[in-house]
Amino acid sequence: MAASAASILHADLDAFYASVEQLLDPSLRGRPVAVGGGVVLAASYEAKAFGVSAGMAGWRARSLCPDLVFASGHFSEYQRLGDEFTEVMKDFTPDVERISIDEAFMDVTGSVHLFGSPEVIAESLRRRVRTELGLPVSVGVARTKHLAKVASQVAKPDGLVVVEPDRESQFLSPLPVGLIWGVGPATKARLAAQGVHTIGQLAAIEKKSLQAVVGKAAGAKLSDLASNLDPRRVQSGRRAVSVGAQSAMGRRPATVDAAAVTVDYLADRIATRLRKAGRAGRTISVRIRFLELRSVSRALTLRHAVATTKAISETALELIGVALAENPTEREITLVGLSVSRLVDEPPIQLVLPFAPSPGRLRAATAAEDLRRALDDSMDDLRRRFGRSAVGYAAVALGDVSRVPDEFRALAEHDPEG
DNA sequence: TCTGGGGTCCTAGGACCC
DNA sequence: TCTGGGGTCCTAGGACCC
Repeated sequence: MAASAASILHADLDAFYASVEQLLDPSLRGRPVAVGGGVVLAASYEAKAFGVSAGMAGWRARSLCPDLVFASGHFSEYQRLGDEFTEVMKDFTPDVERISIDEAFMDVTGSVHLFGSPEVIAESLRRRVRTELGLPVSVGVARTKHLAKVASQVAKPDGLVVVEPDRESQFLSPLPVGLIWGVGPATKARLAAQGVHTIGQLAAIEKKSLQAVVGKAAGAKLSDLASNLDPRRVQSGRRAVSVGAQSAMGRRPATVDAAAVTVDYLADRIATRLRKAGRAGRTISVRIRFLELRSVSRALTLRHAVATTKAISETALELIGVALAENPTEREITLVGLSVSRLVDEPPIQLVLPFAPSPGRLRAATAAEDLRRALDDSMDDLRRRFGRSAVGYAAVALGDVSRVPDEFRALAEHDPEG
């Protein structure tokens, strides 16, 4: 059940990475700025005015905006300011749900007697983020998460929009369907084919006929959102469902050997994060991208959850072998991705149980995993004390297989309590 | 000269069990 | 004597989000 008053806030830092660059280097203020190089990771509003947007190839952005300044990413500053942003919100309520580094929901139902109305809280939040962090932030205030999110998008840049409960339909009706969370290019095209362009038009359609167009679950969700039925609550401390990593590799021959160094690197990153979070996973998935963006995936669910680098990399390499054998006409690969899911919590200390009542092979396997775990734990410890590059598996330490800095990768991690 | 990296959720079909 | 239905788990692929 959603609260009956408009007490959910969605706060979204404006053009976050680009704004940080403008904060750090005053000469960039007022100028079109892009963060990234080969790909635009973020564009300042001055750059957006030229049509530059996140995800765009760098050469294309430059051609749209010849005066575009490319700023090298200050990744650790993004992390720090993103964390501080969350801390400011937590000064108003513990009920904060972080969506990404620059975006979060908060439910201030229990805070109004301390800090004033939701609108007043939103104004205080914006003021504090501006003065203490030096960053512009847009905030939407509404009765549901969906409405608050749409409101913050409408408020951009650097604005505040409050949707009162009696104005919800009026507010949503003229807006394009693309503003709805979950409507991307594919859904938008299907809706457009039905002559549906605004949320008002969407709300007028029967749920059943909508489901026929976009599928059962998506249709039901879309229908509810368009009609202001959104039962989702703000959830602080959500746990990750999967942990993964991927790496674009240029063009490599489609062989297990060519992928092995990258797989070791990715497995090391994933396993380290799992152990740090005290978690382990049963399902190992791999994704391979071939030329022309065709990609395939393979997955295997193990009997026991694992969190060691070796267990993940070995399984991943076997799966890659299968995937390559089943796609013999593909001669080159351009990306390898790994992911571990079906996560479980792990006790902080793993006990080796020599008399565990398991059949021979299984016992041998778990004993081997225990040994690997002991090795990984001591490696984690060395890295904590002497730095990440101090020690590692040979292949991982040798090859500089990643073209993206680890600090950047970390920005996108969704582990709220990681 | 083709777009990086880390995530969530849904669907369809098969295996297997009752 | 070959056919019903439901549930769970798993895999592969796709859409979407930041």
